[in-house]
Amino acid sequence: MPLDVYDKLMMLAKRRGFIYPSFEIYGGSAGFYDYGPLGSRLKENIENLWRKFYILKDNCIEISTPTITLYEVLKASGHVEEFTDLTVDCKKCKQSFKLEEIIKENISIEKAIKNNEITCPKCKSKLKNPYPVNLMFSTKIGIGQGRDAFLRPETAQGIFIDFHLLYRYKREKLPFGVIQIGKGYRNEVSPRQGIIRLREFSMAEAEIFFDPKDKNHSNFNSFKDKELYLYDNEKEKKYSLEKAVNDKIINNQALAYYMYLTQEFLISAGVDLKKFRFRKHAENELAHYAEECWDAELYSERFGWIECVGIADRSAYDLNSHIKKSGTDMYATRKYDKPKIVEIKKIIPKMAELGPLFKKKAGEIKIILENMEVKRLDKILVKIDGKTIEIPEKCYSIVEKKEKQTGEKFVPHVIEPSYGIDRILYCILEHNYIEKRKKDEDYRILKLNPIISPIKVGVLPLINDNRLYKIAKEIDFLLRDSGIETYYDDKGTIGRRYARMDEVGTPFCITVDHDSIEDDSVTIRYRDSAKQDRIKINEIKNILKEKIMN
RNA sequence: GCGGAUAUGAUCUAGGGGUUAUGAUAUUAGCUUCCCAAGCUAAUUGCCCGGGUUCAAAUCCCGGUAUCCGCACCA
Repeated sequence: MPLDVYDKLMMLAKRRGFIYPSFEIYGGSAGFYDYGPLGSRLKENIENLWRKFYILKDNCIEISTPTITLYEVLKASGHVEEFTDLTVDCKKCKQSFKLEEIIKENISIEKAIKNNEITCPKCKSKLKNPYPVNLMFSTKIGIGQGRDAFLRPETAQGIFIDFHLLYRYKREKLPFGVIQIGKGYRNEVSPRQGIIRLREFSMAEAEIFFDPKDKNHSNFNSFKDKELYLYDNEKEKKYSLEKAVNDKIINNQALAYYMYLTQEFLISAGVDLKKFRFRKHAENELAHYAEECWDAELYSERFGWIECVGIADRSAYDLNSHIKKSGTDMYATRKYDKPKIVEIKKIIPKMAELGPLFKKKAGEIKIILENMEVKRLDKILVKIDGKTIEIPEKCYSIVEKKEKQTGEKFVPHVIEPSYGIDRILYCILEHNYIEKRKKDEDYRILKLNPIISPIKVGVLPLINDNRLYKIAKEIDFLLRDSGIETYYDDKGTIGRRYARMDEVGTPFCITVDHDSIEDDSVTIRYRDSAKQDRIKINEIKNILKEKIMN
């Protein structure tokens, strides 16, 4: 079988220090890869380019929170329920089921397994060997009776649970965006696609907090005529931001704007526009927290369209959950022009009654009651852990009073662009991998955008001559000293050295020859065209800086 | 997780129950070389892991791991 691009690329990546399989000397483990010297630089360059888009262009703030996350956080966010389920396969119907959905009521999962009482809801045959689909890695904080925790499946929760602090930091004004770049962990059932599906992976996430009544974006008008590459599950089509929002293809300005920002980022990072598109999630595809979601997909020859960025409208889901579970005030305020005097009815919980009746859940119920709008005076219903409970009348009293209100409280909505850095990195490599024949030999070039190339310039003395070495080494030091990554190489023929640089995506080479001794000039050679120019040594730095920034 | 296939230096590969495991590429050192993987000389690196059969296993058998292809799962 001939090698495909993936094979060739992964071979190159391993040989030249981009990507290595992790733990290889002990047999390796699926879903883990090391970034080698060049891979680490490339990844960091991609992340820093991303920061430019979010911190500089969009004025977001960045935070950094632990990867080990307390059980309670992920319980509140819904991840505990959503990520751990016993699953069982029916060989006849070739379908999988979540165990808790198909066993009879009143029978515990343990009992059902023990007594072999699991039946397929379709064909009624007995099912065996349930296995847990637990996508979170669990751990404990502290020894002995430690607290339960998980390695985070996304960086987003770290941002949500700091919302009240960040809202104050931003002087209580919406909208604002918070970003975090870091590792996330998912114990994938079967990671078999190299760096595309990792168990430990890097993500860059932004959470933009909005007033739900105003999901417009201040940058929208500047870009409203720009075009987005959309795909409606049938065909690809270009829409301007404005038209997409007006035609309700995209729900709001903010979502459309962040899609545009994503598109721009990916293009500057070196993604091939022909292998790029946005696809809207169908209703049944949406994650448990999402209201609307667009994926930026990148095309790979082996894997087809890969979801590399998800831009989701998470509405108020997460903040609501954390308000409810933690009792923290995570509301934002919409100020009135003039303060209002209003008569309000408020529920005052009677804890003396609530406590004995509901025990552990009483605290949570108290918070819900206090924040409840009292409309009619019939029943007070509270939804907790998915069940609706009626609160008896003796547990609360209702008071009417006048209050001066300066504004109204609301839970902000969140738009979340979430980027899989490793997937993007792979696609960039694949999109920029060029293979040619040169003198009957395979010739490989990585046409990486200079801004993300791990090495910006190769510094090469043309031939074996100490005078040339000396000049080349001075240039090499000068460039590194001014922040340009270089690679000095004086071994072998010049052609071989150019080839080596081309293969790892170095966009420029500076070659020092005998004329350099006489007139302080060198050759600059361009990777993509193999063309050369003659430039002065004292111009190198500025010329390179300019070319790298473009 | 289930079924099938595969596993030899960094890469591609030949071979194969018994002395020193093949070739190419790459890499390193030297010679040569004034602009695109040239040439010459030398050097470096290997039978996936564990167990069994055998006087002897890289080779045969079993198990594990990884990779690939289906199925399932997942984003």
